[in-house]
Amino acid sequence: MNFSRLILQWYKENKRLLPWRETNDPYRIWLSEIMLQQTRVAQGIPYYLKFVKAYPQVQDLARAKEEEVLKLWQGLGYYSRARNLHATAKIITEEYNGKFPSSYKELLSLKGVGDYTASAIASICFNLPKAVVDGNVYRVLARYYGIDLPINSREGVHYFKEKATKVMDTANIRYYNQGIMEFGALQCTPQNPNCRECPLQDSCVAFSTNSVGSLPVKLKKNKVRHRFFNYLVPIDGNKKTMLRQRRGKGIWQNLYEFPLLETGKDIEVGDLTENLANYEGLEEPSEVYLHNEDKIVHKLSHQHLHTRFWIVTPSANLEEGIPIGELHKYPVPVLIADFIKTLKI
DNA sequence: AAGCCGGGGGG
DNA sequence: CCCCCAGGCTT
Repeated sequence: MNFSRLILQWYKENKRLLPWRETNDPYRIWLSEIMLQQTRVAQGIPYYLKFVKAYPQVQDLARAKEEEVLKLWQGLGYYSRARNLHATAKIITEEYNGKFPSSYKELLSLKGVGDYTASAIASICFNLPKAVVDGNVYRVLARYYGIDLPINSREGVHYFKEKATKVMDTANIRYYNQGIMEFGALQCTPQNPNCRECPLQDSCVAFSTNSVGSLPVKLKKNKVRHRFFNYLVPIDGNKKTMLRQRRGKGIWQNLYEFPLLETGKDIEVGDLTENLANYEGLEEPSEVYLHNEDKIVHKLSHQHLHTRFWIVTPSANLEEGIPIGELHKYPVPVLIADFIKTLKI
């Protein structure tokens, strides 16, 4: 049996029952594909269910406020996905009359939809012969065909896409694409792949050359940037506090946080009070104290955020304070959400 | 071509 | 501690 036949056969016997496998509705497939970008299936499932319930149709998502969408997305990370999701829902509703386009090219033009996602929707929903190439596919092809081109080099990306297109089963593309990804996720895993019981073992180059552990090849790793965050948490006499929305570039765009003083290194309380003049309403606080003696190090894939939360008692009650009990309504990064949990009302 | 963008799970 | 996850956008 050839490669695609083996994949299809394996998929038929081993596929998981997942919520988005009960439909070919482009809206739901699109929703699942955006959520699963750089995200494990297990982590995405509860979010998918939440979104389908809150927004059964693309028009429902288009009508929502971005803040509401971000709130539902909270904790899933890569928040540009949520912002693009919302923007695309509006485009589909207003310019495509609520109906997803059925061509690869039109799908690719949508915000947040790249080659992988356009191929996935085109093949799963419209049965178009477009090969998906995600992290699973890179790994499976690299091992099975013994390809040592770096998967994140220009040549590698091009070569793997061509190879994937060459070996795909166009007649069963819908199941073949899902099959090769499922095979990578469950059988041909990054660590400890189950080669002993693998139906592709006989024809797998990496297995026969004992190079499963060294494939796929990936170029370098990114360096971690260290940042020092000091959050100023006002709590006035009415138990009200203050949030700000992050704007511009960088992490957590459009999410909320407490007023932030970012510094080049850890600071003392004296350094902090010197800066309070720049924060409206916090100029002459009656008290400032450190909430967490032990610094919190919040780890992102490319940044470590060394974080301290300072409780600031303003000299006057806040003009437009937010009751602490209402903080849960705002979309915030996990770092902030975890802190809010520790606040006693 | 390289950097940036989250959070979580597993070894 | 490391790696990787149903990638895409920006520079």
